[in-house]
Amino acid sequence: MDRPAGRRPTVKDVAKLAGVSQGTVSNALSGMRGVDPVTRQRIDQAVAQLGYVPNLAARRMRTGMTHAIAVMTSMPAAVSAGSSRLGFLMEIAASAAIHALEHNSALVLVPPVADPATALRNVAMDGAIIIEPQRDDAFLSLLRQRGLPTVVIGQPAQDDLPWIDMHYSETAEMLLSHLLQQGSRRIALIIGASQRVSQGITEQVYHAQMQRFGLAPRVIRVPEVEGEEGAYRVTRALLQQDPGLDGIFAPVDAFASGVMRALREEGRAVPGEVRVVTRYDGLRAREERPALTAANLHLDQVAAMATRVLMDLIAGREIAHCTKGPSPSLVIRDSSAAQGG
Amino acid sequence: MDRPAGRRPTVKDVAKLAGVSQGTVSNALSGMRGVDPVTRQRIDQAVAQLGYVPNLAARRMRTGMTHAIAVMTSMPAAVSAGSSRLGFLMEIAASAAIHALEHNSALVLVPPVADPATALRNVAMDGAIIIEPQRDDAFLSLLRQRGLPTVVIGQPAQDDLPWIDMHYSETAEMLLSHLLQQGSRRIALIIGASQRVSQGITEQVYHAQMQRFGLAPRVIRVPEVEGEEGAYRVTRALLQQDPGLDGIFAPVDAFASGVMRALREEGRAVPGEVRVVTRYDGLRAREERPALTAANLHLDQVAAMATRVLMDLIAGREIAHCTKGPSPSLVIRDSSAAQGG
DNA sequence: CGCCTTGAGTAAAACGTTTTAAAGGTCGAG
DNA sequence: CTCGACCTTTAAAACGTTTTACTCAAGGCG
Repeated sequence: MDRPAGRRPTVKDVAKLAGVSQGTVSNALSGMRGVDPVTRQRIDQAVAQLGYVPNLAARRMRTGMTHAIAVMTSMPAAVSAGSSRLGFLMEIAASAAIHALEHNSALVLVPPVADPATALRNVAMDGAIIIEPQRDDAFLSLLRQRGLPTVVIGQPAQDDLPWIDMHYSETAEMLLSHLLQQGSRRIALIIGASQRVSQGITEQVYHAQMQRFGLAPRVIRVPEVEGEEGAYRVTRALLQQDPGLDGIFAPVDAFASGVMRALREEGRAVPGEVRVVTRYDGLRAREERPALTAANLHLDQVAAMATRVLMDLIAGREIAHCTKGPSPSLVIRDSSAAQGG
Repeated sequence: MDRPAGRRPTVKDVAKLAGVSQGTVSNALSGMRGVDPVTRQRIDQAVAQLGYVPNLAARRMRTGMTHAIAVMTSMPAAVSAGSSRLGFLMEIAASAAIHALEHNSALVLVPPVADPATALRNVAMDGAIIIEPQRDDAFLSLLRQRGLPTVVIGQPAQDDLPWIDMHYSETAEMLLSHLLQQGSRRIALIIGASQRVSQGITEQVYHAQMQRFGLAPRVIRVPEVEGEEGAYRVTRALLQQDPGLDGIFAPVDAFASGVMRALREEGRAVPGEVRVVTRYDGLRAREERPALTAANLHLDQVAAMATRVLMDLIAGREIAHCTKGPSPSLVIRDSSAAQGG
């Protein structure tokens, strides 16, 4: 592994040492064209001797393939980020990283930032996984503009992009049914104000359920950027306005944290007086006291599916327009137990 | 934004439309050399009209800069990965992604995999952040071999690499002092069997503390690959062998989970009979019942520092060989309260 | 006026691969 | 023996940037 002083060895060096042309070296290393076994061996030896490592940038430029995919979300930092509470994105990223690697691709992490345009400016990728985009999502329109293969986790608003179905309505039904079954009758829905498909569907399911049981619906919208604090404020107001409230469905986990704080400060027992459920079973749900009942969304499996579909898309293989993700499962915790406790 | 049918517009197209040479376009866009304001405007207009986006691969090949950094760890999956429990790596990755972006770089996530060599084969980067490498770390030697700038989070075993001090001994002292203060006198240390600096230091601190208080040390090593299960097994054996045990320090959180399960199955009350503390305050620590006392390691700040140092290193700026990270803070939870409950 | 400096621009080289077009050789069928 | 088919190999082109070396014009200064 003696390299020629300073410069990294290139294909040309290998070719010279092995006594063949550059093209043959290329074919021996990564090409599919046949190379005589004895020639190949000579090349392998030269590679080993020089410690040759292909220059990825050059290879990528020539082939047009980046061998990287990105994961991104436009969910504002107030609900998705903040040191240790950005579980959703990271759970998906972790799983996607592992599966991308199996397809010889790297995973680059695009954090939720104020300016998506400059964020994507320096990121090279063959395709992207975008998590729960909103209507007119900035990331999404950039991806579309660049013509990059994209897979949506959740459900696309209007686009015809391939997507992984996360079973929004099934999830909402499951959580609401649980509240009802535990005895809640005056149930409020505290939901984000942005135009996300998940929210529209959740709201729809909520109204249907309320109607079916002859209950009065109570929907409160909180701008996502206000995060926990916003939910805290509206919940305090809500409790004073409607003291008989006995159930809260706060799908956004950051909102659920705010809800719990409001309940504590208003002196309401959970689950004794008010039962609370949220959607994503992450750090926030588990750390609350009492811990929150939530849905296990099986994000690792969802991410694995998304990665596979994206790889198929990039490779030009046939793909299903919609892939059914795993069904969510209910994780019952203390925040919704029938009797206090 | 009318592109010339199929092909993505290049610098050449922009140059032709603006009536200048390629070099001038390059200078106008990213170069530092002066360009006449009126020419620049013509170029900007051409860029907008064509919807020109620079080909990153070509730029990277020419400049040799990848504008990407990687985060990796060789911690085996049994303790670091597994759907939602790979907090440590992901907390660092999330923070690093945000800070990397501020330096116009992407963050690529290299998950812990069986074969580091092929993992790194397809990842292009300007430098890497490596988390708590062990002696003869496979990732580390690959990075070294490629001559890539590297920053260590934790403490390097023998290398002269720049590193972020995570205050191993301070952390161990803090947690052990807490156990002692809460009344524990027969304290066991359950630690990984691998050659990690953190483990060596923790063990050292443990022995010193035990000696200072005239207590008998009890160190049990568990191979990291055995994860929770391994810790479970040794703890059950330990409890039968030494029924008077009243404290367990299990720095690896996966081990702590196993410890807790063993205590439950042996019918020991926590914290009544046995107090338990772990190091990393992640999902596992908070999800346990009772929740585990742990240390807040301020990983977001650690990652921010590591990213900054790495960027300095890549840019060839002067860097400190060792950067002090934030001091850990004790997070007291039910697993170590003086009286039960 | 002559000379040097500066600023703006250009044509061409360079980066390190993969791919293309062509060439040489071997082999089997006719 | 000839022709075509096939396999291996090669020289050169191509990918899209940035950088280099150079030209040209304008302006300052002796």
